[in-house]
Amino acid sequence: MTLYKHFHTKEGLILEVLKKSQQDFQNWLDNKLSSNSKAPADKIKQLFDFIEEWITSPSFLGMGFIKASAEFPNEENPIHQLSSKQSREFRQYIGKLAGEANIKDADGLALQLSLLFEGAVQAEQMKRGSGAIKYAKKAAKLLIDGAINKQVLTTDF
Amino acid sequence: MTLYKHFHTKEGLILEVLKKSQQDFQNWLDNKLSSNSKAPADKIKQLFDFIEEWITSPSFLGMGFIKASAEFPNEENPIHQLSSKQSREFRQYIGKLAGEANIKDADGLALQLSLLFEGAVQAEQMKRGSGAIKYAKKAAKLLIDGAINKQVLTTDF
DNA sequence: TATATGGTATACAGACTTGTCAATTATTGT
DNA sequence: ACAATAATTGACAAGTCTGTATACCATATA
Repeated sequence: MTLYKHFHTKEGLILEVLKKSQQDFQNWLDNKLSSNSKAPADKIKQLFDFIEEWITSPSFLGMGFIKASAEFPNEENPIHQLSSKQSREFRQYIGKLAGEANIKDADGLALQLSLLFEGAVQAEQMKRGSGAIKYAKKAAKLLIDGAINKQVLTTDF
Repeated sequence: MTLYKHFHTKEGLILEVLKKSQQDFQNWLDNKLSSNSKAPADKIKQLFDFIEEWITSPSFLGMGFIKASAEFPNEENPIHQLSSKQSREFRQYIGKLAGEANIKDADGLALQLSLLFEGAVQAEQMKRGSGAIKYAKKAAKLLIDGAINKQVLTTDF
């Protein structure tokens, strides 16, 4: 009854839980990134270190918007739409970091990194302690270095 | 009644559907790879071309084991366990291709490619026509080339 | 202390899920 | 054509899910 008083419907409750947990994650990550490093180019390189910390933490229970979009696969569903929006916003957040690091195809790199991220979360949801994030991190470093080199080359000549 | 006669329980039905669709996918992919190319090093490079063809096909409805593992998150659940096994087997399939292509850390590359793959499928399930697979493909090529160069360097000197 | 506000507990309603049972109807092999 | 086997249908049962209604209890404020 108390739940229904506050959220009215189950869908409303789920939407609020999704919003809250995404805010918490974003705030946590943003805090880590802004307090621990200085140069924009360092931030994007540190991104997967913090993601690893988050995924391997014992309290990790998966990514809200990934679980929700799987449980509500219909694209018309409000929960699915919020999940999709959160996924897009997180990708844009990475894109902003890449842009500040002066990477040429910032959005392209952001999409690739988000694929690694979502893949690693998926792997971890499928098997706790999979270690997939370690390899996602290596791949991310390679992709980031590739994108940075491209940026350096095209601006130097 | 006919369904219950054949599969006894809903869980049994789901397990059979998962097995069948995975077999179909593996057979389709294996056929593509064995008929269209020759050298092992070419096969692994072609992998994401075929995956793109599969994901962008109008009949694509998502990846069974990804959806199932999300819907049955408990690791004790037989459906979850089958999903996990299928994910692992597909990764090993990629690893076999990488091994035949004489890539040094074949399993590591396979894991990275499977992260890109699962991330792209996830993205496509979240938003049909997302185009994520195009960027996954680019990232895959970069990772594969990186792994091949490493193999070349370490065997040449 | 009285009153209002919000939390808790129990019962219930209607729809849906996962099957089961039994009667009827199709299909197949001989 | 006949018998066996399999598929279809509709009724039902037990349990779950989502939500409502109501009565009761705790807390805060005047």
